[in-house]
Amino acid sequence: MPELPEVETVARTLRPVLEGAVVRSVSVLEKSLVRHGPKGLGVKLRGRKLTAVRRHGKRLTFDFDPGVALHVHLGMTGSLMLEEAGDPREKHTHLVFRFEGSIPELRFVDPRRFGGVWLGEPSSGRFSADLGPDALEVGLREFRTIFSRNRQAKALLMDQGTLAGMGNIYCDEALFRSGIHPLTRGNDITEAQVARLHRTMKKILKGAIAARGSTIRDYRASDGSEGSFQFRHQVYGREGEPCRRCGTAVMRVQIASRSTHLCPSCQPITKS
DNA sequence: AGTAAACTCCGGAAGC
DNA sequence: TGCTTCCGGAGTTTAC
Repeated sequence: MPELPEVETVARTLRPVLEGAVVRSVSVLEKSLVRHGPKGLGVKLRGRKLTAVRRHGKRLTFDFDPGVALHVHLGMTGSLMLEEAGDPREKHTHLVFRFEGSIPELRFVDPRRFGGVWLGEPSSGRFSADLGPDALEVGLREFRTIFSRNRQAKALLMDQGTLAGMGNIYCDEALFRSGIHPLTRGNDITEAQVARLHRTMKKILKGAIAARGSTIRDYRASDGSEGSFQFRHQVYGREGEPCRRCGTAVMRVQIASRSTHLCPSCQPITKS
């Protein structure tokens, strides 16, 4: 669920509250969420100052004062909530971070446990080795290289190692608004269309960030607020409803093993 | 009751 | 042969 706009909203919510905070203690209630093993998480972080909250693609990174970073991946149903120490704990609360002073607790809640955290090296360069360029940062030249491959457009946008941050929702929205069928091969898309997709993708992501993301079911920002971009979806979740551009019924099909929404007349398959 | 769901990793088959 | 792409299963809980 949380894709780039939702993770960015979480980062923006946490930043003013947590930057500068010093860790008092960490509780690991569900060990399987700590990917490198739970041993040492508290020891490693206790007494350290959180200096920055960063995001790359769907990944959040907390930098701590001397040379430690904690990466967080929210998976499908993960959330990071700011709550007072006395507040009742939500079910599926797996990690609790406490800070010095009157700063609220940070709680990692994740019913499906697809998310996780792991310790890493502090900020090294613009992006980490296992992720492609961030979808908001990627330049047109780099984007063209990505789309020079003989692979379905849907798969190219969704592969985090190729391009980081796009998930099912924004992928379908970006392809619709660019008039590209998700099955079209990267190397069958014209230069002009690739440029259009690059422009459209960023515009959608920025619009979604401004709307604080899309709340379909579970997603909430760290202060509990919902997003509103779901009201502006053109195809996602609109199977059978008329296309807002031409009136044709929106279709839902499986592409790259993912449920995919498209308008068959606005998004023709092209082949060169 | 069965199935699908917004994610990622991984192994192996298939394609070029 | 070797690289790229494709597919399905696992991990987990909830809701329709």
